[in-house]
Amino acid sequence: MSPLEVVRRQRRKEARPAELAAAALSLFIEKGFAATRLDEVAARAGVSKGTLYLYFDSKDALFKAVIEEGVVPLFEEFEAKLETLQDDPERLLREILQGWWDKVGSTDLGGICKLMISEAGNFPEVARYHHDAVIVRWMALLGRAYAIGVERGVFRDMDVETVRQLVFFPLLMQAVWKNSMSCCDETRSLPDSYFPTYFEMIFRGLRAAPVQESRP
Amino acid sequence: MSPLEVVRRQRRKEARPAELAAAALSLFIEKGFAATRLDEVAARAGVSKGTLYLYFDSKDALFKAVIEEGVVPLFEEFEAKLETLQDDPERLLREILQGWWDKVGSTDLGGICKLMISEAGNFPEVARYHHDAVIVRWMALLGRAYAIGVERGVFRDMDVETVRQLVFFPLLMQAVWKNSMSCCDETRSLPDSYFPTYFEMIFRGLRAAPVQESRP
DNA sequence: ACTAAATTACTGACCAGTCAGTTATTAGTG
DNA sequence: CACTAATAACTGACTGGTCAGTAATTTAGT
Repeated sequence: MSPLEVVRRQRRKEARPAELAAAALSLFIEKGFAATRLDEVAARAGVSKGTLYLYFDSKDALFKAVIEEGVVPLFEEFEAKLETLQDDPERLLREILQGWWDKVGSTDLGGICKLMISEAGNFPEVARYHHDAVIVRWMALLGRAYAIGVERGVFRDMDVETVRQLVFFPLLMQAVWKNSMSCCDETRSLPDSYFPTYFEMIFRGLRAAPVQESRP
Repeated sequence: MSPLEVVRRQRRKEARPAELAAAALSLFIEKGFAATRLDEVAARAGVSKGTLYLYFDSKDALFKAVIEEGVVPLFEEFEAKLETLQDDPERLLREILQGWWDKVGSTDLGGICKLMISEAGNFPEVARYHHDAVIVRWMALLGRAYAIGVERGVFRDMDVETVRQLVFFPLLMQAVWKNSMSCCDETRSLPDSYFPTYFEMIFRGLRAAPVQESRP
């Protein structure tokens, strides 16, 4: 019909792995790992299933690649903030959390969180890798930001593990929710007041000094 | 080998459905829905696969039954607290949250939370049912408890949706985590200080009046 | 003996993974 | 430059195993 046919076969060795991983990520997020067929992944990447197997040994290997390439490269940015914002612990913590939401939670990468939670039981080795390479590192970062605040007398001294869970879980759960329950809460977008209220609650709970509403 | 053989075939029409649902629940939690084979479910219930089909029409129907029977019957108890504890909003909210953890989050039922999050995308109708019958009802309960506190001047007046998420998500995420990442964090039990710190953080954020540490 | 509960053996769809064959690209030759 | 041989990327039909669901058969209980 169309005068110019879509090019059938292209040789683009360099681009394939990334395109396949991206296709796999979006499908894993949409349908889960088990329900995603490799024919679909290949089709979405504009390629045949055989080609997929030129670049990935197995479905499991594809899953692992999606996790690795998707999340790990983000840490430099977050960890850099630890150095530059030591003087204002509250702002440091705020920027780290907001940064996570902007770069991960609110993007496709948020889907990886839901994916790992769903599939961790079936892929212990991938889960372990993700745990060591991502979760531990992230929680250490949060804990460090909190500890700086405690050292400077800005935050109260409480159990670190508890604090970082209380601080982070509302954001994490938000990301997970968005990627699983969106069919029910029809695209319930966050209320505008979410982040202001979130930070106010958090910092009220953390601050050492009594709350001051007004400026001197 | 053993002198007394296990009874092979028993006719126990009454008990089968509950036993099968319980077996299915535990397996769904362990392995997820897709990875659970009906032969396993039947075996764990001490029965053959054919028997399973005498009581459930399909794997999907079994899934729905597990969700329905597992969670819904719990609400009477929680909602009763709303009546009896109106005079002390802080204690009311505390008891509701602690009650959820004791009866749901820390038990097998916590696994249902993880299961629904994992499978909601593949079972829109079950997800919708669960959303309407459980989530909405539960969130309304939390919102009501908070509103009572606001009416009495005990809590500050903030966005309800945000508040109940901030309050509940740390517990929910804890339950979800326990049922998916337990293979990595080898049975990381909650630190003793979790609940005291949790409630102190929460209520510091909610209270209208400045914090008072000591009694008169 | 009769019937309802339970089992066993079977079927067919589905899909991860394979491989023999096809086409694009590059290198070699005159 | 043109033409051919060699190689590397890509394709899609096929296979073998798995598992939801079914039908034929056996057994427990009355």
